[in-house]
Amino acid sequence: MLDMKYIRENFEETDRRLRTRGGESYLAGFCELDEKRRALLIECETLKALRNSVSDEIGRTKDKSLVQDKILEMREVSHKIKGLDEELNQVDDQLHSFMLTVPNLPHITTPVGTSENDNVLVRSWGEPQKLPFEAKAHWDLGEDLGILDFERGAKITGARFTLYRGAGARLERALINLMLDLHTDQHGYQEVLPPFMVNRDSMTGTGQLPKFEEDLFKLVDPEFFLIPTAEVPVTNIHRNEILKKSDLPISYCAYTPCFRREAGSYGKDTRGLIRQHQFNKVELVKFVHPSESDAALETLTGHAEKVLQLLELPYRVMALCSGDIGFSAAKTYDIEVWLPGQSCYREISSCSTFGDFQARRASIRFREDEKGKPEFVHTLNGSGLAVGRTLVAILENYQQEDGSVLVPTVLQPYMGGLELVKS
RNA sequence: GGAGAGAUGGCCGAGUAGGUCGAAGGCGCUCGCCUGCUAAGCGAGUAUACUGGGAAACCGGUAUCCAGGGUUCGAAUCCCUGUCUCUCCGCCA
Repeated sequence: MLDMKYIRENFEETDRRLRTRGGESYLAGFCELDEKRRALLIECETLKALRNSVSDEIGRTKDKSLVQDKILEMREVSHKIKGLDEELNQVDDQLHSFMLTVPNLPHITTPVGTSENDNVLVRSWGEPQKLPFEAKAHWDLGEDLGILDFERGAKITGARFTLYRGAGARLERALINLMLDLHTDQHGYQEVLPPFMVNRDSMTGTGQLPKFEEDLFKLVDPEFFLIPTAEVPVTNIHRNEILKKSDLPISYCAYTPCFRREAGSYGKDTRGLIRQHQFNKVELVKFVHPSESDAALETLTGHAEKVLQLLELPYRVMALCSGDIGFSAAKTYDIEVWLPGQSCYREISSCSTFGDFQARRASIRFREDEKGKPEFVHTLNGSGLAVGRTLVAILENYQQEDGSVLVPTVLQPYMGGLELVKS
């Protein structure tokens, strides 16, 4: 959520920066609603002040017969207050709902642009290798090796669900462990294992709700949502808390499955593991002092990159443009891994800073000093990495001409010493 | 699933025949004093949000004693609903 006071005082600038997300004005009607609310508030609170002082006087008067007229008068006032309160609540709700649908302001360093074509290459690592034979896509490799069973996944549940078997299942688990070990042992994150279902408040806190409910899997009774990313439960760990300055920065990493409806992506990536309704991810989440967030995005992105470097998978880092960043994000780096089977780079991690946008929604604050006013922290997160897509990258990059797949050296200890996956 | 108990400020914990309660007391914390050091002691302060005025320091108003509704001139206190927590029984990994 954006700071309403800031919008009020910097309307033109805010509106202009928001428009870089894609044309439309996100603030139409804000000023009217805001002014209406404050006018009602003043009227209502003035009456309440009157009622409070007169009621106080009534309370102090022992002989109630002396204040009968005041009681009657206050009965009127209370009636009026009730009406105003209702009206005020309505306007408040309207304004609040409105604010929840306004996206974050793009960071000043976020490139302005309208689509992914305007994303900016930041750096690349490793050489996209040319295999000396015709590269297979991972879905063929996986099926031929008997480690990915798409048909049975579909039978058990439906499209975009996959059954992993044998070395495939173990490879997924090995990757999860490698990532968690790296981030906890080398990068200073605390591992957490959060609930995989969350309530509406948590989803609202990080920005998935109210605008993107159709992207989520939902349980009806009780109303819970399956998490689309560990970002949601982990960021909400500190919802409605005031942290100590000395607590910051807080760094968590978490393995969770992620559940996404993928509504609107019919026909896209229908083969293989790229776009699943359920996939595994190791997520990095940081809560930092506002002055640290820009630097923290760089280091967090570096932590995600490190996984690919250890696995020796070529990748590039893209700065997303204003038209391509997510609703809650101020700035995002996508890490894209090279997939020889499809001769393209595919997103394997998305690292974002949210500034105080999520912190304001979820009320996550800290004090600069003991007596200071609470201020909002800045939140960041990034995939470190999407596990299924990492497995895809390994299959495609480490494939041999005979269809077997080498196990990256760093993963071998996690695979019981296995060096080659073959059928 | 059955039975019962509870939810008050950073924490503990008073407060239920409605008014002087934003809320006693204690702990913790901050500042000052005092004190060979430490400890103890003394004094002051110590919630949040919104909002009005002000350049600011600051001053004022409103709301908040789990949440939402109701009764009343007036609710932490009374009534209704919901949520959560705890204990016991049953069931279960």
